[in-house]
Amino acid sequence: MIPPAPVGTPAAPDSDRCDVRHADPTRLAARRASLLPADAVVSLAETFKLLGDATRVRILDALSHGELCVCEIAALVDLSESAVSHQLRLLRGLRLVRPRRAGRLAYYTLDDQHIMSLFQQGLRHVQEPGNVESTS
Amino acid sequence: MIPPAPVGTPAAPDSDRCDVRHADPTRLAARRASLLPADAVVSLAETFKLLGDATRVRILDALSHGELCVCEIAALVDLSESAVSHQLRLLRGLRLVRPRRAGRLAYYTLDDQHIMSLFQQGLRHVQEPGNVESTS
DNA sequence: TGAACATATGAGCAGATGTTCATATGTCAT
DNA sequence: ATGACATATGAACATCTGCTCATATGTTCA
Repeated sequence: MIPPAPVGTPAAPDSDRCDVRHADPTRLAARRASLLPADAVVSLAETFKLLGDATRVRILDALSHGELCVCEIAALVDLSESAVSHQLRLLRGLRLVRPRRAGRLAYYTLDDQHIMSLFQQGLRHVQEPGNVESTS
Repeated sequence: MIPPAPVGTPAAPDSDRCDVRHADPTRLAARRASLLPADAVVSLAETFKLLGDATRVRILDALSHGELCVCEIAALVDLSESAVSHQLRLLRGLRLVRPRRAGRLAYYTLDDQHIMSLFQQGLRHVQEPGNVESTS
């Protein structure tokens, strides 16, 4: 994994790199202590990653006004029912949606109200002046 | 792109699919009208996608306590400065961070306070009982 | 000026992601 | 039971992503 030690590097015993030169280590140590724990970071990233796809955003947005069955969602987001089902599986995995079976239909609902707050907050960022593609 | 029209489908004139059968079209039409506009969906997804990576979450988290130069960030997230620089470029692209040059150093700051609200909100979801991997 | 340094960026590559296709499971109507 | 239907899922495949390596740009100091 590790490439053949770069020539001319006389065994630096520090795990860090440039901070030992121009920054004071104490500052970094303090910063390091206030970082989010690793598992929180991973969970957070997993959640955001799931929201980071236009198809899934559309699905969640569609569900925000009430439950829908799979084929209704497929019609609304204009995608195959198979593709939608795959995405719903992912969303189910992180408990963002919840199914309710009614005969052969499966109605899905948002399972967490936080998600809509997240959307609102996200839209607020997007609509911030200057944060859109069409920056003049 | 479109596969050879499925045999036995007698020219359905509807753009939808199964809703014309078991759901009333009016309901779907209403839903369709209340969907987010396409560009909002895309912007939203782009933003969340950027937040959907553990490395970038760590970078933003590190910056949440104040500005840091590239090599300090690299030290904190334990990654090469090149990798960090690449990620910072993406974050800059969506105006999530902003650089300040000081000689040969580049200090980065969070450029949008909404981001931290997004993190808080996201953490609230993650910490929801039952939304963690360690579900008993 | 030239060497060391901090950062930026392009190419390349391994691994992840999202869709389609085929097929499986379970439900309803006949 | 049988066929039509709604959904779920696995495999395959093209695309995207994030890292590393090499290299370019711009700064500081001698």
